[in-house]
Amino acid sequence: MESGENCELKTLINELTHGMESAKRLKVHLSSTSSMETRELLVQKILSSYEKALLILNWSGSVELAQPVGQMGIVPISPVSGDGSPQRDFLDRGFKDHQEVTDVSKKRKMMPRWTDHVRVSSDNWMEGPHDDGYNWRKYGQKDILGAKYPRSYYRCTYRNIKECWATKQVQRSDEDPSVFEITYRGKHTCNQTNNSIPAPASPEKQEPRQHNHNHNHKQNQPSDMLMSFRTGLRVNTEESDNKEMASTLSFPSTSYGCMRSENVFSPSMLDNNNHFGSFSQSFISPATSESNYFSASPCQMNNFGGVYTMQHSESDLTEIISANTSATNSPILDLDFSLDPVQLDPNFPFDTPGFFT
DNA sequence: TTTATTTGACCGTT
DNA sequence: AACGGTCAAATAAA
Repeated sequence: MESGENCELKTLINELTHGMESAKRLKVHLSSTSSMETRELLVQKILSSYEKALLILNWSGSVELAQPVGQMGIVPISPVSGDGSPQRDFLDRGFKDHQEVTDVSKKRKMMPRWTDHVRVSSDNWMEGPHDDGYNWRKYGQKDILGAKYPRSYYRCTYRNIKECWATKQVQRSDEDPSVFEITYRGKHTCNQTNNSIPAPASPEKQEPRQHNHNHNHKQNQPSDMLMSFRTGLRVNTEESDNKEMASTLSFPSTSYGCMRSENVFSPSMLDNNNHFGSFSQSFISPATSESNYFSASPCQMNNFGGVYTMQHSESDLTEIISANTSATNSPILDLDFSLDPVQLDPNFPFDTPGFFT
């Protein structure tokens, strides 16, 4: 993180450039017969670029937010600090020791959190949104006040085995039932160290299990998944605790998943995604590639890549924030360095189409 | 038999 | 007290 300033500057320029290019493209599209979708995509890109640029500016002044709060739990390597006892035990109800309970909830609070908005194509949505490459186990469902659909809670299947504390919540959108808001919390520590977790192609049956999933079967191979759902994926990382969020990235067509540990896609990072929406293990999809709007700035890669890979995570500092799509919001940044190291492969080739929104 | 899901209860936070 | 998140017993599926 050395040349931080330089990097930031480059990244900033990069973002602004992207924004300008997208704007130009949009201009062309406006006078042509392009689809509304294309236009919207471009608009999204423009907004996203500017949001990021703003975030970067903000970020420069808020790095200190990343204070290392000795967290445990998210660290891939040794989740336990000191005592060596499995955290999961703490969670067990049996342990109601105040101290421990407090620690746990604190820990949870500190977990990085980000949200994806996944839209499933009309013909596939019945099958459920997707498979993000991980195996999840449903542990609860709740009706949420004001929401039409219940929210489902999932945790990593390997939680007990590998002490992987990643969880996610799936909430179907009221307005657009074909959209599922998936909020991820914590990072997967299960696959990184060992590859045994592999690519279990377990059919994910997530959220919409309420609907049939007769065909839901195993189409979980990334490639399939990729194809199976098209769409708009929006990510918006948010930090829950203090600052509010922020940026929403949208991906026109994304593929979810594929982040199985070993899948290494290598390559470049999501440029934009990097700091903000990034983490999503999930959306990094190697597969699709069409056009690539991004070119990640090397800087960032180093920067972030480095960070991630390093266990900055240990400190799960802050979480990320993003600016909301609504143009009005001013992005506040609160970077989270605790992104999943694994997932963020600095080299990830982001060729997801429109990845960068 | 093992593993996953359902679902009401419990608990912490607001 | 209400709400959201998690637990865990009961149940279903593999």
